[in-house]
Amino acid sequence: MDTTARADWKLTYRRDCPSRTVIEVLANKWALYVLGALRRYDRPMRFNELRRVLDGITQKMLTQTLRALERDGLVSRTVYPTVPPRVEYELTALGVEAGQLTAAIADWSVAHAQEILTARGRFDERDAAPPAPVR
Amino acid sequence: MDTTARADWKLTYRRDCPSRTVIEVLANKWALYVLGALRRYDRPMRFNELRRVLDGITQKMLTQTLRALERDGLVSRTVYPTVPPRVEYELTALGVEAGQLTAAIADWSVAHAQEILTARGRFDERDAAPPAPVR
DNA sequence: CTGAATCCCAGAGGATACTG
DNA sequence: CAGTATCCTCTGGGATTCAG
Repeated sequence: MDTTARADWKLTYRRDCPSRTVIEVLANKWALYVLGALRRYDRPMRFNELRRVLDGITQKMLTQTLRALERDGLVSRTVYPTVPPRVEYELTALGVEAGQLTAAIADWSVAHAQEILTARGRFDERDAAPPAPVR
Repeated sequence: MDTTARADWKLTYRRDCPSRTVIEVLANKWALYVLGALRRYDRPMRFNELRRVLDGITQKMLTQTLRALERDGLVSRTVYPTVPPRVEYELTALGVEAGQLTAAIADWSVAHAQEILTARGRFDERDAAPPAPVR
């Protein structure tokens, strides 16, 4: 690993740190889901297949997310000039690495969802229960 | 780890999977930064200290993010009834776990920022360079 | 010092229709 | 099938002000 990454970590939180622009691509639910799905299935996937898997994503967001990931070199896009057209998306080596990180978040969230939802419920209950009105 | 998390991973991508609400709290740049900072400094931190560290965050977003993390049981909030008021934020055990995942993303982004920014430049160049006009 | 409350708006993101 | 193009809504999030 790059040692400078660890030495200068305080810089990560500076507004002008270039890594912020990278983090902000990854810190996005759809990017996280797309990377996750591509990593889980571990094979090239077509546009509509991804769309079906990522329940609830709109075509616009899927296109947009795939473009952003392709732009950053995390996903490769291959067009087969057939008819009907066929386009396959696949993780690059870099994308596989990123996918492992985002998949870890997804896994962890699934594993702790119940626990967290319970905490959330407790918090909301306190919040929703104002101090007994003075009488 | 929870075995069901791995067995049912396809469910992660379903719209109604409860884990989605958890993922979506984590898949947020400010949450990622806050967890990262608390984990890096590894000690309770005060509101304005966090604000200074997280260059560019507004008071509103910091409050909002801390609330969300507190609600989900990832951060604890301790008020010392002194004057002036003093409030300390600290990661819970759960928050430390989540912080490791988000810090991994931050580290990775820093380590690969240059590489990714280069890819981004290449992509934008192609994009901005339409095919040479026929002559 | 640690917030809560308002105002405001650019832009994220959904729905729908059209195209090669 | 794999998009692009619009339109339109809603909210993330910044700036500012006030309060305990």
